[in-house]
Amino acid sequence: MDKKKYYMTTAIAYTSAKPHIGNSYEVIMADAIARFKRREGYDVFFQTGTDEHGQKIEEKARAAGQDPQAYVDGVAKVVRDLCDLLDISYDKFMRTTDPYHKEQVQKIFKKLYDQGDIYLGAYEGLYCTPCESFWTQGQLVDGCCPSCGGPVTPAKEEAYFFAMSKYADRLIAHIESHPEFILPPSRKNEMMNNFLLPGLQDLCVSRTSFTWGIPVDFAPGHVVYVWLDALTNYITGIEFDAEGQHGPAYGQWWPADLHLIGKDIVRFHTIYWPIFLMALGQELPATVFGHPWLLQGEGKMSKSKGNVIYADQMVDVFGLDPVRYCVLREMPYDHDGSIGWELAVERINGDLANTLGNLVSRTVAMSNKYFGGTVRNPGAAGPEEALLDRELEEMASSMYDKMREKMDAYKVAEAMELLMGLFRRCNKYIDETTPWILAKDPEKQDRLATVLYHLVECVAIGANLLEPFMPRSAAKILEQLGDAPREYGQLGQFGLYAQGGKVAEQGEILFARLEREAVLERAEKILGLSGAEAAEQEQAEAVAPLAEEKTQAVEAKPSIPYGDFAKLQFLVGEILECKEVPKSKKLLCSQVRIGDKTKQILSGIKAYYSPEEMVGKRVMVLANLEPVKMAGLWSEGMLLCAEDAEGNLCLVAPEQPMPPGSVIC
RNA sequence: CGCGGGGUGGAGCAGUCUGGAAGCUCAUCGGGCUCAUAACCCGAAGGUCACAGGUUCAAAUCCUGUCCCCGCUACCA
Repeated sequence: MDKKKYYMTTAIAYTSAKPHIGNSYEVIMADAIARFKRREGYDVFFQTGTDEHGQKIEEKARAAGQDPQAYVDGVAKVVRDLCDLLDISYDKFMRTTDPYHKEQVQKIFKKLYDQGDIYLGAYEGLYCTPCESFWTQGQLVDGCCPSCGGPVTPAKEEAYFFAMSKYADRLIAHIESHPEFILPPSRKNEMMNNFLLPGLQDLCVSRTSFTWGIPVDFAPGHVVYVWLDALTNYITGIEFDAEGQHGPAYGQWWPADLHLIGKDIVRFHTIYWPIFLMALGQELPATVFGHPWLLQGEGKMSKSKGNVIYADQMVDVFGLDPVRYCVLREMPYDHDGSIGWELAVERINGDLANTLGNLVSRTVAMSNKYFGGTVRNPGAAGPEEALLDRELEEMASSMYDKMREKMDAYKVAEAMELLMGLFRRCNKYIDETTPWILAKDPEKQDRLATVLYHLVECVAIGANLLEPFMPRSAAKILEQLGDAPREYGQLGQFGLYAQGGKVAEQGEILFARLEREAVLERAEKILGLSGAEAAEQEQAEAVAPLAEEKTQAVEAKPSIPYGDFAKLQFLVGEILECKEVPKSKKLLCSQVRIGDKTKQILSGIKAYYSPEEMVGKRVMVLANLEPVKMAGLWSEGMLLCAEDAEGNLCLVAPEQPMPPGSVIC
């Protein structure tokens, strides 16, 4: 019989930094799904990997004094090692610096260009040479540069664009006729209302501002936009060929059954990616699931200074399976969950040690104590006892179906909760049947054996279902029970545990109870350590903190020559007017007088300053920053702010009110 | 009026589509048990289901309005 195939991917991790626990959540969830599917009998191909191009990486590499390739090699190894540490059962680890991938991306780009989906266009506008800025007609003041009042001339800079609008109708139709295409459903509305229905803009798919990317082979100086590069890993990883000469894997696996991604990149996966595929004449993936974020718990963890937790740190403290459990368990279906040391202790003590670990322990111990480890089922039960037995049997044998329903909907946390319910029920069953009382009555030995058989069998079924979430613990439980893994198709049958089977003589403690204080202390030490590492790298001298203020870890940047500094023009500016930007939550729009000129500057400080209190302030301005457009308005500089670890902002101002235009040097 | 989600006992959540006695896990208190990892089982206390109106025999659930939180978007230069 042919197995049904299941091709699933995670997003590939961006190699600009080590992934934290929130990033690791994605691969753990994917792994649980992959393992569940495999146990169900699917032929699963699970791909993950790293996204290794882009400006940010180029900069990071330079900052680290490394060649970009060497840099991404290093980070990719870290990412992969972390996956391995977490027991992620990926079938392929894909890297976008892979030669085959690069070659195919170039071919794809060329093909799309040849067939007219990608065209050479330009950022077009009116250029003011002294200000080095583009302006649109509407921004001009009396036909002149709104910044300096000088003349402007038409100019353009070439770039490649993808004609998105061509495919928009087809995509809208697909989304509407395939409700499972974007999950959870709330994400679908977001995409439709924000991007598709208002009309899709053409996407700029090449860059000339940096070089660390896949070159557009027919256009020197251009590199392929990172998303076009990154998204195609889902097909190049399985031997897609732009010219149609696919390897066998492509026919076997494509289209993908699931792209598991974070909710922040739903747009790229549900709009650009399907349109790229349409343009390539390929089928679309069945489902894109935008999972919520795992955040770090706040408030209670006042002791910890660091605000980032890495999966490997948690594994150090708790062990692998407990971490997998906590991460999966804390994450609801469509809104963010949180994780923290204290919460993890609660979960591990309550669910893993008390409910599950202790259940296994008492089950094995009783089997040994009363029957020398031998398990048999005489089927002895009075009328009321039989009812009790049947109820338990039904719960265990229907568990797989119930969990499958949840897993098929990607409700992993709920599936695990169902399973914990079975273990809780078993503990209750022990109290209801009181084996220790039966044991004292020689005539009740058959009944006692029957009760223990029910326990062993239920735990065995549960352990099989636990495997996708906690593979190692599940294996240990089965080992203690003396049972072998079963096909999921068999889990509906109660009573497959062999008559006369033997449990292990001594049950190993599966999950030790944790002391809250000890864990917090340990956590503090770990976070302190990583803070110390950061401090070592730090070259800048520490500013003496005021009493009661927290010391912040500072990530040092490499030193720069004076010439670089001299390029920056810092001046004192006076804020003449300030308004809120209506379309924005964070922005204030200020008119800033700098010497004899006035610049319009947008700043993300609405939460900290009212427009009224801004007026009249003399502040530090970075005056020669390239103008950019935000929320429909141009910003021609930057008001410098100090930002603390919590992200609170405060304007930087000269200590005495110096005249606007004064040079800051 | 940019889009979307949320506000339910101390904490975290389900229930809302398909109105009909407010549920789960944890924490607290009381009891039981002793096979087990001071664990397990039972019971209790604790909520005017954000607020205000409306529909209905009946509203956490449907309608209208208000307040607050969060996410996305907007190149937070």
